[in-house]
Amino acid sequence: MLDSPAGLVPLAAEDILSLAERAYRRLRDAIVDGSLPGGERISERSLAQTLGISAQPVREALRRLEAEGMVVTLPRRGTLVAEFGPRRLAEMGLIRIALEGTAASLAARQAGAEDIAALLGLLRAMRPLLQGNDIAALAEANERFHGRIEGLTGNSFLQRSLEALRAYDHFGRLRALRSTPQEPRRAWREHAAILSAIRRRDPERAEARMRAHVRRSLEASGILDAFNT
Amino acid sequence: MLDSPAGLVPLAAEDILSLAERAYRRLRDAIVDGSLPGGERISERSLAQTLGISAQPVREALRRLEAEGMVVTLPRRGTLVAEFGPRRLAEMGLIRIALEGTAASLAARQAGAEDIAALLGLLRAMRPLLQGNDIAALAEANERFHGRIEGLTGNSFLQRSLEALRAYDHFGRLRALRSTPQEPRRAWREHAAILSAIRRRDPERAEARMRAHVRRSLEASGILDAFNT
DNA sequence: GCGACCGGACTGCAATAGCAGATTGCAGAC
DNA sequence: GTCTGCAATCTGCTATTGCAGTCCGGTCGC
Repeated sequence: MLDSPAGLVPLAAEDILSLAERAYRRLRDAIVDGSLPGGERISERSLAQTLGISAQPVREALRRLEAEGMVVTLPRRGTLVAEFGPRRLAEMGLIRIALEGTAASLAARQAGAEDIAALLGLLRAMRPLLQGNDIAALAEANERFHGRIEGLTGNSFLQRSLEALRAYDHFGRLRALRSTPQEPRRAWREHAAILSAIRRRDPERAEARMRAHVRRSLEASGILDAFNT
Repeated sequence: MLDSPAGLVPLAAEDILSLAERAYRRLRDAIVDGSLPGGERISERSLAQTLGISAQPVREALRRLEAEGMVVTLPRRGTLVAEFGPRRLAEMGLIRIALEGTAASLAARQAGAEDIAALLGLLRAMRPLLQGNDIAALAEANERFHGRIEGLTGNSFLQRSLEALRAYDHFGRLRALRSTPQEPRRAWREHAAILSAIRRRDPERAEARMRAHVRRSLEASGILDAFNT
């Protein structure tokens, strides 16, 4: 075997995304940020044309979006962007509370020492951000922390579901962090508490704390108002 | 409008399922019952041939199964049936506990009077089954009850996810009902308790009771043993 | 004028063909 | 015997074409 030249690292498979995957992300983002408003009719063919690809990957992306509730297609008639009002967003929020809780529980059950070290590192890295007010950086660090926890469950179904759910309140989260100046610190403390439960291998506590954290965060951004909780 | 001859009922949209949908169910069932064992390599082409359809719907079915964690595909290399040992089944069980709980919570929030009446009807219909020991009928009534609750959340994401999860422990549930003679009565009482919470529009209680019910049911069938709960 | 009808222009769905990575095995060089 | 490189043959992925429902607008019969 060749001894590999320094600085040459194996290619990540994530660099090359399929057209279907890229179409999916593009569409999801467009729906989330409102450039594809609810009720908008979209056809596989025309979409394919505007994206410069064939209809098949577009179709694949649409089916996936349909499974995630962002699009609804009436057979042989057309597919349109789903309308999700505050009610729908609140529903998705409740689902996210539940799934993030389960993720935390699983993480507490099967986290290795190095996983916990990595989480600690992420938590520490968030600390300096509390001083400034770079909301975008905070949000990203936030998502990285949650994403890491979900990742170490090793459950692809859970990960995929949560990724889809996150799209729903991506903007709500920014709002939450901005809403009150003490929100970032509060979130940080809650993250620390969750991590300590994971560290102690305490699934029940980790789940409860995660649920409380996500719920409170959603409430802070007003997403759960539709259920006047 | 023509007055329709007696016994002639409008066609249900479910009669005409797309090939992709049929392929999906076929494959899912085959995986669940073990005729497609874990690790088995499956190729779009050969599968299409054996099913007598083209590769496109097969591919669609596979992508969906992948999203549900029953299949894993390595890009440009192949796709194979996922191995899910007891651990994986237990994980899915935990997720199901969470989602069924959320479904019950949502149901309690937005159930109409007629929905509750329908649930009461289902519950009453299950009662005589407690006398006999037709396990299959009991299981079906069981699923109908749960399915109705999920249905009246009106959340397609939730419904679809739960349908996928149910496939995982379909057989485990039969085992649970058979395991102990008192299990069906116990399940019935728990169902009644859940329904009463929904009826009183008490989301928290409905969620808690549903979670406890599903958890206990999963424990009875040994699915959660992998986490020595 | 009014309603049934019919043809074109959509739609999602499926079939077919071909592309480019990935694997395997064999032939040849050393 | 071991390694290298090529080629056949897999794979998933994408493009193209065509099919069959569905909708819509004009037209014909009354």
